[in-house]
Order: sequence, then structure tokens, then C-alpha cells
Amino acid sequence: MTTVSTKADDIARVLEDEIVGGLIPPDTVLRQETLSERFDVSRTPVREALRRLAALGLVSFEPNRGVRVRSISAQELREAFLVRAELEALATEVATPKMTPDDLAEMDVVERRFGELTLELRDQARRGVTRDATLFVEWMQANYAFHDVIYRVAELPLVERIAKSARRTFIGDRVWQARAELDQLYAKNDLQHRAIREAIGAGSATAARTLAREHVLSSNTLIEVVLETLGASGRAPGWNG
Amino acid sequence: MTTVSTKADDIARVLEDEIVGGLIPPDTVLRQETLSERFDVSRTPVREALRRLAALGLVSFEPNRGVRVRSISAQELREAFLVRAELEALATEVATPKMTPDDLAEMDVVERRFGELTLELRDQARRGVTRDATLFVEWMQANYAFHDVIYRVAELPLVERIAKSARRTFIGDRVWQARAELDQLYAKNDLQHRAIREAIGAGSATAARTLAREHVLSSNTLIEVVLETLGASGRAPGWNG
DNA sequence: GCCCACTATCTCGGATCCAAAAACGTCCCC
DNA sequence: GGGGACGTTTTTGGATCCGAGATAGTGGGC
Repeated sequence: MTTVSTKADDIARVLEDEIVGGLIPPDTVLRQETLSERFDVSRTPVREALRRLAALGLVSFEPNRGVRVRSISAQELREAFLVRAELEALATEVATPKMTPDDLAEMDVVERRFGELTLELRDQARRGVTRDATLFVEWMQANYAFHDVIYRVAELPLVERIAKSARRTFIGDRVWQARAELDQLYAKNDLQHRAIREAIGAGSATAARTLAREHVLSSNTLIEVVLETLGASGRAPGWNG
Repeated sequence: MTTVSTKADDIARVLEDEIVGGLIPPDTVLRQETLSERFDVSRTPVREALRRLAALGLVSFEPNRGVRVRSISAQELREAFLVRAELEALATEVATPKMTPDDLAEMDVVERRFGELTLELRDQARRGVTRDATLFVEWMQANYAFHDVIYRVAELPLVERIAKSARRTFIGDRVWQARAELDQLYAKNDLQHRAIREAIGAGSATAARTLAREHVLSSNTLIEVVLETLGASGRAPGWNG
């Protein structure tokens, strides 16, 4: 069973990762010729890949003028959090009665890992150490892993897909430059995860729902603060060779 | 009229409408050559359009084997309603405090139109008249128009976009063949619209939220019943590309 | 008569080629 | 010196061409 994938899909995946990961900054103009050279293909699959990204809302086509990586406004970011809050709340509610002891155990494992990484991050922050990106990325992944357990148990693929596409509007590593605010986020997230875990363990779907919703929304308010403090600095131009 | 649009986008829009409108039934295999002849273009823009539809989840690519119009499983349909329920509830909650008297008046106009169409439909159903599709389509549009007022006031474009894309998984005109069940839907929807309208008018965001959620969810349960009575013409779940 | 291999054809994915629109630069005129 | 018309260059959108994989049809072997 050779999983044949088309070039266009490969390119789309790579570009998608690079855009959502912040490697390709917003407002960048993507030249078809450049991309075709880079991936060593013709412009045809490149254009198909770009069409796909356009449909996903990651880039915007300006006819006869090229494609541009879309930058997300504060409004869009806020909305993305709202959507995530509602959908994760829904998934958590649905998942709660379906949780097996094994699932709960997995949540505990993931959450323990998340707690450790949180401690490391807070320690770094407290000592004023220059934050290293890899640790933060690990922390984010552990955070997502926690929610992924819930999604897996909920068995709502459509909900999961939409929520995760909303998740990706998170602006890569730009956010964690604000120190003090993030320290609160670290502690709060850990506590909230535990609360959600316990509510699920207690079999209270509505409580778990409420907690999950507030969990995402609190991240939202914090991100808003961060964006505001980063505020007038505008967009980091970051050039990609 | 400087709004030049590309052929690929035109084709994508047409095909999109035809698929969501049920004109192109699920599980249809789309031949690129056929489409290129029909739109009198080469296969290149056709393929780009298909890529876009694939990213929207309307068709699925099977590499080297063509594209197939995705059929939605009962599970997907149920999920779509769940998503709509949460997001419309959110939009309603956000919209409530932003409603101006003019907005409320518009809601009344739309709702009155909806009520009239509802009466016509119920009358037809009661007399056993062969249902005509145009009236049903009008009714659906009036139904959507009611919710669109809410979306407009809420000013949540992302939420609106996602909710409407979930809306389109509605299976065209296949559903309204079940008579008795739909009669309940007609009456119930009208009453629920009024209740939502009044809750908004009273300025109770949480009540409006709850009502909106239940409104969509009740449609869901009814659709489930309809699908069940229409028989287990269980379609193979498509695969997402 | 049945099954497997081989081939012919059909369709798709990708490469290449061409026309048209936009960005760029130059030159002329005021 | 400044502004606009005009030609060049760049880049995109679309058409055509080609190789690869898949399906179907045929023929040979058992």
C-alpha cells in the first residue's frame, strides 16, 4: 500500500506548515517561479498547492498579481479563540461520558508531562533566562496533546478539524516574547487542565464543558493583553531567503 | 468592473453551487476532460478549481484516479448540526447586546415572511399537495435570512463563514420528502424564531444563546428521524483529502 | 471453461509553451 | 525638474503536450 501523494499536496503541506509555523511571515508575496525552483517542480503543481492554501484561507489570490500570505487581524484572532472555545467545550462534553479508565490514564500521563514543562518554563521565566524556542514548542505540543486526547475520545472528526484549523491562527512564536503575562498563562493553564481532567473523571459533562470553554477563553484574554503590549511595534518584517 | 476573476475561481463557484445544491449528486465521479469541454477551457483551470473544492471538503481526490463528490455520512451530518448549534448560539449571544431597533425591525420583517411561508408549506402538507421545490427553497432562504440578520449584527465573519459551510452539508431537497415529520419542523421553527427574537428584544443574551442552540439541535434530531425513515440508504463515508 | 498475464486505452499529474496583464523604467514634452 | 505616455520586463493565467498509473479488454495457457 504505497501511499501515493501528489506533488501538489506535498507542496501544500510544506507551505501550510511553514505559514502556520510563522516561518513564512504574513504579507509575504509568494512567487510561483521561486517556489517551483525551490521544490524542483514546474509551476503547475505549485499553483494547485496555492489554490488549496487559498481555500484554507492561508493565502489570498490577487488575480494577475500573485498570492500573498494573509495576516490575521486581532479581530480574526479573537474570533478564532471564540470558535475554539465553543468547539472544545462541545468536544469535552461529548467525550466525558465516553472516557475509559485507559483514556483517563493517558490524560494523566500527558498532563504530567505538561506540568513538568510548565515548571521548566516558569523557572526560565523567573530567572530571566533567554527563552529557547524548542522548549516553548514542546510546551505547546504537550498542551495540544492534552486536548487531542479529548478529541480522540469524542470521535467528532469534523469538530476536531475545524477547531484545529482555528488553532493554527496562533501566531507562532511571536507571542511568547511577553514575559510577565505568559507566566500567569503557564500556571493557569496547568491548573485548568487538572480541573478539566477531574471534572471528566467525576463524570460531570456540563462542568467539564464549562471548564473547557473558560480555559480557551482565558487564553484568549491573555493573548489580547500580549498583543496589546506588543502592540504598536507593528509587524516583525522577518525576511526569508 | 475591474473585478477580474480567474476562470478557475468561476468554475469552482459554479461547481460548488451545483454540489451543495444537490444538482451533482454525491459519489459522482468528475472527469476533468468532461468539465473542460463543458466550461470550454482547458483542464488546467479545471484542476485548480477541483483543488479548491477538495480543500473545502466537497470532493475528494484519489490520486491518479480522479475526483469524487463526497457523500456525507449520518455522522458528519450530525456533527455539522452540532457545530452550527454552538456557533449560532455564540453569534446570537454576541449579537444580542448589539441589536439596534432597526435590526429588530428587520428581524420582524424577515420572520413575518418566514411565518407566511411556513403557513403555506403546512397548508400544502395538510392537503397532501405535491410539494413544489421552489416554495421549499424560498422557505429555506427565509429561514437562513433570519439567521443572517443575527450574523450581520454579531460581526463575526469567521464564525459566520464556518457556520455557513456547516450549513451546506444539508442534503439539498432529499430531506423534505418526509411529510409528517417536516410539518412538526415547520411549526417548531417558526415558534423558535419568535422566541429567539423576543429574547433578543428583551436583551437577554444568555437566553437567546440557549434558544438558538436548542433551535438548531431540534432541527438536528428531526433530520435524524427523517433520514431514518427515508431508509438506511447508508452511503459509504467519503474520505477527506 | 476458467484464470492469469499482457496489451491497449483512458485518465490523471506534471512539464512546457504562449498570451495577457501588471510592474518597471525610460524618454519626451511641458 | 516634474509628470505622463510609451515600450520593456516580469509574472501570472491558460493551453497544449508528454509520461505514468490505472482500468479494461483480449488472448493464451492450464
